[in-house]
Amino acid sequence: MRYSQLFGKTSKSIPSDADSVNARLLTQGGFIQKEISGVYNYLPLGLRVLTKIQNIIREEMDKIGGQEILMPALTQEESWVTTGRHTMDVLFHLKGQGNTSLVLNPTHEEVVTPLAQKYIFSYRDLPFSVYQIQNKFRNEARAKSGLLRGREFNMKDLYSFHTDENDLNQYYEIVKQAYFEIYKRLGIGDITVLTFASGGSFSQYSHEFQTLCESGEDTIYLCEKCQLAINKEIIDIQKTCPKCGNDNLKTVKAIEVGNIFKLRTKYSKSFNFYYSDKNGQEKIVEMGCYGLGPSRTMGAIVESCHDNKGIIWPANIAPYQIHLIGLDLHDEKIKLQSVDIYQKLIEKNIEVLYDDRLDVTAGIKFADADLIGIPTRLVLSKRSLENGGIEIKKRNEEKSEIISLDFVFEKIV
RNA sequence: CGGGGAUUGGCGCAAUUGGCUAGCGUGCAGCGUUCGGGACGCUGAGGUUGCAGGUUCGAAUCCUGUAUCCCCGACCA
Repeated sequence: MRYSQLFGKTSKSIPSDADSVNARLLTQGGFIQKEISGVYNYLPLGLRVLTKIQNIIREEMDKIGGQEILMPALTQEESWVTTGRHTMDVLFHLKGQGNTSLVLNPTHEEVVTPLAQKYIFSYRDLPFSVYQIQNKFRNEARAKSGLLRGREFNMKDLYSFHTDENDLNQYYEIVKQAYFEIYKRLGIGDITVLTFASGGSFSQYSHEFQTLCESGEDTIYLCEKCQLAINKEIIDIQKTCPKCGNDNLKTVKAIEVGNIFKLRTKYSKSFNFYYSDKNGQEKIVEMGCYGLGPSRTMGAIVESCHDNKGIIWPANIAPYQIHLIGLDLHDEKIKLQSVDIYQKLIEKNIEVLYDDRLDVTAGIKFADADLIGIPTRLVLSKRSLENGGIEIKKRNEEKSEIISLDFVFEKIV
């Protein structure tokens, strides 16, 4: 991609309404643009990052047998009345043709349970799991912190269905491991911990994944002896580790980036979702649900991975792998050489953003590269050529080096 | 949902107690000089000051209503 053609521009000034690091840097870098409070447009750079996060999640869900589907955001309110959750305060209500009552779904138990019920009748059909990656709607009383708490946000939600609790428990552990793998691949594995979840009606059956971060909304207690983490809300008073008894828990701030629940039979009961066992007896279906929000995770990654110049993307989710800067491009020879490198990178399927602008100074190009945060920066200029080739520098390192043009591709791959 | 602050060219801001043709920076367009860490000069385009009423000789400024954004809190399967 040529920078001169890219839709979305960087901005030197801080947006007046950016209330968090992720909102500020993502907006200034041209990744996202706010539409209304808690709702964002994704520009090409932002969509590339979001898509990469989604694809990593997708691969890990597929590995554990999740089958991808897509459910509608817009559905009848009726199912919500069935479960009694139609009074939920974050639910968006609207009217359709003929004055029908509709909702924009904030989560999909009310959709997936009746859907599964249309195909699942026997123990032979169980267990199975489906997931989707889709936008959710929650009418938050107060949207805030950029991508961290939105009114429309992207979510991966996996639902599993089982013959009995034991089978649910086994799958729950499999999903837990898949989540660890996802955070690892997203580049935040070492700062993301499993915690006993707060609140909710199934607290003893749920866990959260929390990314440690100063700007996080949640406070959790970390036991450094046994690596256990607990959300502040559930042990606010005793402050002792329920596993090893350690009473010296460390208090840290964190952002919730995933949440897994054993729903058990809460929803299958509401919808009368039964199956026939081996003996032809009717049994209730056990369910689990597992959420992981790509958009919120993207925000959390920016909160954790940045410096005073801009974003520092983990390589797996960076919008491009190489940020190629051409300087002295008025010199026709240098221009041709940089275009040549750009095209060779494309031929080798290396994602490259090529800053081909003729009318801006080197300083602007460097500042933009730091802001956008692509892992590897290449600079081709009169100076670099005089010094023997092209300069290579990692976004997260200070030093740079000159490498011969003949070796540049080996160095990158 | 309670309390507070804000809204002025694309973006960031200014405009004494109501008073000249609403300014500045940045960005944008053109010309020239620059050219490795957000260079400089000149020229130019771009605003019925969120919206709707009201007070006044005169409103960005005062009053009423309304919308939106942000903050604090409550809330957050």
